Amino acid sequence: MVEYSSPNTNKPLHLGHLRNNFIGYSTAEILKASGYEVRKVQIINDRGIHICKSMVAYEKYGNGETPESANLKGDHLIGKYYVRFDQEYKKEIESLTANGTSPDQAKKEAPILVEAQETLKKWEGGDPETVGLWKKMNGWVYDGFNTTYEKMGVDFDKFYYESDTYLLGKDLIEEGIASGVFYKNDDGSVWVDLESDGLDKKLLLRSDGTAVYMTQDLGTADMRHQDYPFEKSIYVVGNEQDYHFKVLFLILKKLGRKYAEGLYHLSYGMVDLPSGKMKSREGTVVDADELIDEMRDKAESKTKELGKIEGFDREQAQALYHTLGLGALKYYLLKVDPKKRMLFNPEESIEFQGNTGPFIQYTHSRISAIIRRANESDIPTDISNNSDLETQELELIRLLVQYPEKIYEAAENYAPSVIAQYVYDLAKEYNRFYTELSIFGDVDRKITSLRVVLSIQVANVLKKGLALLGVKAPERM
RNA sequence: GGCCUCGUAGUUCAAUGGAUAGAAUAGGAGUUUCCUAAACUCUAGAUGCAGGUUCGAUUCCUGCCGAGGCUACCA
Repeated sequence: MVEYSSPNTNKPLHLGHLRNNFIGYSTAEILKASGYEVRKVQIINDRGIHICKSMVAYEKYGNGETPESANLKGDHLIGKYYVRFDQEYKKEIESLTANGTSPDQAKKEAPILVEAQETLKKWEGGDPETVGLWKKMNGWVYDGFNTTYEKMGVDFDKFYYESDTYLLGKDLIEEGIASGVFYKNDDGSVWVDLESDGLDKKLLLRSDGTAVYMTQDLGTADMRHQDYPFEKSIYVVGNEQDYHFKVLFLILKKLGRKYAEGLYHLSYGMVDLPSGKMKSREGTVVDADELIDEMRDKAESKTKELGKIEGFDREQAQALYHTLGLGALKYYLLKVDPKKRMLFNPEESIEFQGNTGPFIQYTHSRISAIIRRANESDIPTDISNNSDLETQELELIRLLVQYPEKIYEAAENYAPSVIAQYVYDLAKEYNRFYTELSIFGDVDRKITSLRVVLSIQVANVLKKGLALLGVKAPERM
């Protein structure tokens, strides 16, 4: 099981989510290719104080606006109100502190925050009006997300929602207390002491009896294992949660869950901007939809400039621009080791030349032209009698046979970057071969056959390798 | 403060203890009567600092310097 994406429903997806989604999707594909039966799931964070913040801001300032009336994708509309909340909140804190309230107190007492907390209580109490608004707003967000997922080319077998799972895990608390793994404080709160494992004490149940994030994740893990009795379960979640997952897995082991051995946190680094970290509340994010559209446009202008797609109708051309723009973006985010933090410079990051998605796609297109020509001229594919191979041919064969072990390596390490590096090396080597040796030119027919067969094999592996990254390989570009 | 990551050409990335530390990009010089020049060739350029382990260290260990993260009865 691979869990990835798992967004909050209070703002649109951004560059960080793109990295998450691409890593998750690709890892799932790589595991499939290495023989696993894979389920892709996500757990949507659709409840909590942050959601209530958007709801409050919408009620106060929304004037009944809808995605249609605002001509905005639903997720962007909600994101607007989330930002608005933060602006108002800051204003209130300022005026409170100006009137002599201490900053700490002001942060707690700002009326708009209090209102959000009340909204959360109403939601938890099942207040029909609050729940109705929540459903309506989340529905808009899901519509927006679905559009983005489709654009990104990712999919899921099952969606989990925190509004369904946030009460889970309490049974596990009882179980843990009974077996002595957890203990209860005088105030009624429940803790686990992991100090003997080099970690801290961790709260699992508040003194008022309500669950926390960890409790919920414990319960969700059990539930998912019942839904799909997995051998391995991969959580694709950012590295700021390293500690959380360390604790989660350890607790599950202590509770004697056998499946805990197969749990893995695929921890990936943040995507930084030259200006530093992205902060959605402050609006300093690279929006996923905008970025994809920008890349598409860039692919369009580049393609038109080169003028190589004569005969394409409008639909084919549009599909190609999307394939190329998205290919550039995916490859860019996947070629880096997932564990590492990476820098995204909007001005110059994503190119179509050099070690890029389009370079590999271009190589595939080049080979496709060769294959078309070979089919027309009826080149035999019998290559049994070749003996003296050129170094460029040997080098290609050497790379081709590595493909299976690269899949294995990528699967072992949950590292799509292994595949990305490999297809790049193969494409680069093929381009050398292509430039330095003639396929149809002044050569023996047997040699032509050999080189055509080699080309076909390279095209196959490039196409399959790119597919593992979620990147399409066009036949012309 | 404690814990966890990470420091490699100007820049963005490679390199599971092994040979001369690879690419791309930016810079310089070239390649198109010939299969797609989104390509190819040549050139110059890097392991934060100080120790240690080892026949051998970008990789393992220690210290320092620098960057980021975690350290909520938030999720």
